[in-house]
Amino acid sequence: MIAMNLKELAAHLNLSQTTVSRALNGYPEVGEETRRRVREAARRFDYRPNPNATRLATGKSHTIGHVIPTDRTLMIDPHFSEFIAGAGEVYGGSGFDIIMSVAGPESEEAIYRRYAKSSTVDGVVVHGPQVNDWRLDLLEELGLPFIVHGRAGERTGNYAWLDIDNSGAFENATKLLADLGHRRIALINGLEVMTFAAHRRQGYAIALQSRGLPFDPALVFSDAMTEENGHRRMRELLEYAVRPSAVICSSMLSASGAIRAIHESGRRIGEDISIIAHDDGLPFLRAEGLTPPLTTTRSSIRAAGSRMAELLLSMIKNPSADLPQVLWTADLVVRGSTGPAPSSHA
Amino acid sequence: MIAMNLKELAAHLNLSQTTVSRALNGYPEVGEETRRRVREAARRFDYRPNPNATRLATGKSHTIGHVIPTDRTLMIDPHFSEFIAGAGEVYGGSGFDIIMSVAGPESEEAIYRRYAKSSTVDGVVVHGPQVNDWRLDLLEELGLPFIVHGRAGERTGNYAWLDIDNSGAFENATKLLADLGHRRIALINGLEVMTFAAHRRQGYAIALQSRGLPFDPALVFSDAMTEENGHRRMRELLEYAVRPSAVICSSMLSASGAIRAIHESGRRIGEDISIIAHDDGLPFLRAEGLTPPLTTTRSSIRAAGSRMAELLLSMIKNPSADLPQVLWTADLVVRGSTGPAPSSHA
DNA sequence: TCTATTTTTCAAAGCGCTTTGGATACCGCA
DNA sequence: TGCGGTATCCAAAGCGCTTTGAAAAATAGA
Repeated sequence: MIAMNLKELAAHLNLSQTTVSRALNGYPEVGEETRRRVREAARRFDYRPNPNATRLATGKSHTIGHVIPTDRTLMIDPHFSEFIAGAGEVYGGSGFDIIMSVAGPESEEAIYRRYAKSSTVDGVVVHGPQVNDWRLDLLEELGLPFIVHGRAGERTGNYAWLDIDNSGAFENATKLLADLGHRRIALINGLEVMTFAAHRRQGYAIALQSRGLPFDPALVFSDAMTEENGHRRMRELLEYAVRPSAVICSSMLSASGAIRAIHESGRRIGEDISIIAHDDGLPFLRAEGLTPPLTTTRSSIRAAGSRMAELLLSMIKNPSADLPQVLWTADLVVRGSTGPAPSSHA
Repeated sequence: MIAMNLKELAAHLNLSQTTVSRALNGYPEVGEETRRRVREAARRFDYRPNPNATRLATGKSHTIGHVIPTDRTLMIDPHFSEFIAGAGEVYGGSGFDIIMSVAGPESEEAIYRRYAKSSTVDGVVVHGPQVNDWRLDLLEELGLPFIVHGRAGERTGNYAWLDIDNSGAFENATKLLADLGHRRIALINGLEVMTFAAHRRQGYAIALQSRGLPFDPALVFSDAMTEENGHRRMRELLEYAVRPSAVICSSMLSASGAIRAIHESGRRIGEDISIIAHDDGLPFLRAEGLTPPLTTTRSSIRAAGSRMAELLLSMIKNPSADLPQVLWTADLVVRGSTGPAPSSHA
């Protein structure tokens, strides 16, 4: 089953390659009847243009690049595949491919330069932006369309991004706890070089202030979001002379560890200790599946992947349009893991 | 910073494109001095051949395809990105790209056919093989080099694969427990349409038989490997009139849920209930990080990714060589979560 | 009826690389 | 001196597609 090419198809139809190509690509300068015939034949012979030839001729690669920083991979890891699953569906539907490069052997910067220079990709998605992220400047310099999943910190420039309102989400979560009477609320955050984590801390601080609660650095941790770190930090918190009665975790992973620590200490969730986690919608660790089900700030990372793919594709299609800047609010879903603060003499 | 192409580079050097191309690609028919000059100039101008042109001219894409079946994605999900992280490093080092297609809009079969027809990829990695997997036949028919992560069930054909000895691993795990005096050992397995899960069940059954223990279907579950399922199944087990005193989980995810259920029931791990999990080395959920640290059958999925990438690349380079068939044994790492069976009147 | 338009179609020139089939120059050796 | 070899290098033909610039055909305007 060797592939048929344009030339052969054109020969079969007694038409020129030009006409066939145009008919297939929807150009206006071709007769209706002819177009029909061409389409029909293409279908019958299952003709598909050789993408490499198309790429060479057009300079468009029909490919989106994703660079996985290998050092930070641990962080974005499980979230990353969820994101791709969402984005991938959109790309696939538009005939785009995803190419994935793992930084490490080749440096992240080198990869972007290669992308740009050899038009390997039409655009890239930037994952895990940090507060001060050089990648955005680089990509801008290279003229490569890009969209950031999240936001860079201070950056003033105009760039495309989709982010969730991390600050608002954690502000709401903190307020919920404060309003339940909790006075010592801990935050088991992700690494605060990442903007999302920095924003969450901000929201947390804002809420504390608005409720007249002190910001106690001893109650705030910033680590990679793993089960183990969640467990370790929760354990530390439980050993404090004056224990927090509530904790907010930046991910279901660290929450899972925190829950384990709470169990081990013989305390009950939602009664002795309240807990809220941010839920990205990881399918293998569902907040609803816990007992009690977890109160969460929720936003589907998969949906973000889909939406960002759409946005990037339209940026590529229409380069002169305004750069999209999308902020999603995260839902605060109250479930059983949050309850009134135990009486203070507990 | 527009890319310099072969023609320009050749002009600069007062050489023909032929010679420059050959010099760069290491062909013998070019003088040493000339080659040096060419290399030097290429470096100076940071020349990089346009991959699309190369692809078109050679028909080789320098790309490996990975198809993510969207329906099964939940399963391979967190493991998948680990795998890619490992494979990606190898690909990157050899100048190969990874392209990823999410099945869904386009069917899985259609994607493979497209891959083959338009030489989009030089080879593919098949993930999550099922006992009876049509993909292998398809790929063989299409003549696309492929390597399977795992094995198909009954398939007699000769194909490339890398798998771990799932049967042996679970046999060892079960024997360990039996030898500690456990008589009722449960298995919280993955979906047994997947070969890895079927093999694990086999190993479990073999061990039971060798130790003269009955195979009780009520002690064996087969579900997607999520935290929630692990929790649910463990809970069920704990409600049995005659409870199992030990359980083996097919993944750290389900183990995590099982542990939660054990905690909730007020039992102690390694004393009241022993637990062993299979550990793929997911960085966000480490067996060593639990308390007590988990006894596991361990094999790094990331290492598998790297090795399989190497194998596939060499298959592509040397298509006539024998197809690699690699079986890794999983380590049985004994830690604190396994202990002697509690006295039977417990 | 004949010219001016508009439609429809085509031949040919790239896109940037590899590769085939010669040239050309250089060497040793008879 | 002349000839077969060998070491270097090159012009040109693809790879399969898009796109430009024109021609041919069909339609309209007068």
